[in-house]
Amino acid sequence: MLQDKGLSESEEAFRAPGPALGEASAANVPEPALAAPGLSGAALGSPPGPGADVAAATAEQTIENIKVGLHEKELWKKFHEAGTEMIITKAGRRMFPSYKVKVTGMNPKTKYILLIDIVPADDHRYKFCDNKWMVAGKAEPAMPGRLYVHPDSPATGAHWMRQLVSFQKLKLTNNHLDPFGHIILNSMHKYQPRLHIVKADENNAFGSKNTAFCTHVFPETSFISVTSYQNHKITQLKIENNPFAKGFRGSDDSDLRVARLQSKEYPVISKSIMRQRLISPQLSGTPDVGPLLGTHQALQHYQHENGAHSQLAEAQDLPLSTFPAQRDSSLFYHCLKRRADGGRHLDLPCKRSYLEAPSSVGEDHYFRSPPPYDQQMLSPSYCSEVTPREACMYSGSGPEIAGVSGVDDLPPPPLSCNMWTSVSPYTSYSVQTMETVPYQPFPTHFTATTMMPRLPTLSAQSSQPPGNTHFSVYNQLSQSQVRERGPSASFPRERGLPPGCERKPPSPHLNAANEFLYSQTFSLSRESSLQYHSGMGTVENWTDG
DNA sequence: TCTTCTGTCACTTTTGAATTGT
DNA sequence: AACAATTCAAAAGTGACAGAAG
Repeated sequence: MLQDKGLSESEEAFRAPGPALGEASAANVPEPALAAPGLSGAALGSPPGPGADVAAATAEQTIENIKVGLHEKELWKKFHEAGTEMIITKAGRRMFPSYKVKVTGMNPKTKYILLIDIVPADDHRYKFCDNKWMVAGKAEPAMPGRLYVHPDSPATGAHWMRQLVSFQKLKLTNNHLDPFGHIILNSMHKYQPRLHIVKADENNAFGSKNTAFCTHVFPETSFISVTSYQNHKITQLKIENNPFAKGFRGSDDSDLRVARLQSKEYPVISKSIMRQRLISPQLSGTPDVGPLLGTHQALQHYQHENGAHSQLAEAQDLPLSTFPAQRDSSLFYHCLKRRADGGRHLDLPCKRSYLEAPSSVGEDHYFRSPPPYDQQMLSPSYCSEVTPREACMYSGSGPEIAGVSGVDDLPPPPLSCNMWTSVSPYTSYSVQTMETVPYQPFPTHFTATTMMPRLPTLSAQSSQPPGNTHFSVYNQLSQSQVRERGPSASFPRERGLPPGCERKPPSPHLNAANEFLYSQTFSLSRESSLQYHSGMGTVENWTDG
């Protein structure tokens, strides 16, 4: 399963210069918390059935013990303090700093899937004026949610813990029709990457009654997506730290470039900017409080050792949720628990509705043309290995491609790209919006699953020190609850790929993870009682649901 | 007019095949 | 013959820039 090359991406990160590793060790990650007492590989590997509950309970303990530390935290902080920007291009652009984590506390023998999604941090659109990021209006409708699954997935806990886990090949795009599976973002919007760890043991994967997973959020990894850099400080940080930008370091020529750039650092303040400031006085670096704060009553928390807080959700009663920014320095684990009917309905206005979104002829054609690999993606029939070093974006169908979809006996598709429909594992803002205002370029069902929630506003990028902590959610999903949602509702069919971009079918693990996350979203989208959960990371804010 | 986006450029690093040496 | 080390070209990634688009 894990070929030598399959480890390469992680190894690359692991071979990173010394200081980076030092920073990683300085992250808020306790020493490895090995398997919980009583945990055994046999229990984790027990097949579903009568023992599923026991296995689930064990998994719950296990997932709780997983700690994740952000690699190059200091570098991330530098960027965060300046207001991280990430270039997005039509072809897709990597993130820098790249997302690398050190994971501990896994059961060495249990298999896990590590994946990342990127969700809106708030519902604002931004503009860079007067050397500051300012709110420029309401956010565009969220782009189709996609997941980036680590190429090594699924792999054992021992593998993940052996070295840094690098997501450096993750790419961001602003191409709504991106066929490569890159994560689609809107320019000039603020986003928050999230790491999900899903237990995917061979014998206790998503087919089991309960599936354990956890989510980790590092506030300092939030960023504003741009098509060209706005803040000269960010440009310089990128040039200084990104080896690929070495060509822009130091020389006379680059000095000239810098001089040119610096004129951009202090732009003339236009009337519109002044008007904007008057309209939005909170914009100038003041942390805007997310509109969803205060729903923490729905959350449960448990005191965790060393001041951290761990939250365990009850199986079958836990939606994935998004997290607020946190400025505390302590480590928190959040676990969100859905209230029976205490959710909030938030109908956030958008700059334009999906129906108003223009749909070009090209887009129309694109989606109506039968993709050559479309159906192939629907037959995740075998346990394929994820090709090492390949992009690991998954797009396309959901339940259809899941290993539990009942199409397992189909022959493996001759695909090579690991595209997989991404799923927003979190509830959406507004059910009404999702169900009645389809985003035209995508099938309605796709839209319904990809309307992404927005995180409560993260700490202000330029004026607030980055949080020293990250958020985690531990979850225990009821698979039966997932299944009854009906699998057909939602994934978009895979779209066409340019010639030469072959794809490999995602493994059942990955498909299952996708379905699993998707189903969470879907289940929530049908229940207006819960739209969004959030909470500030203080003990006082958390009460039993 | 202004802001944002796109394609292209010159530059770099990365990658992997081919070649050479042991 | 097998393996390791080296070389080199192609591929991929980078920010800058000019012009287009809205």
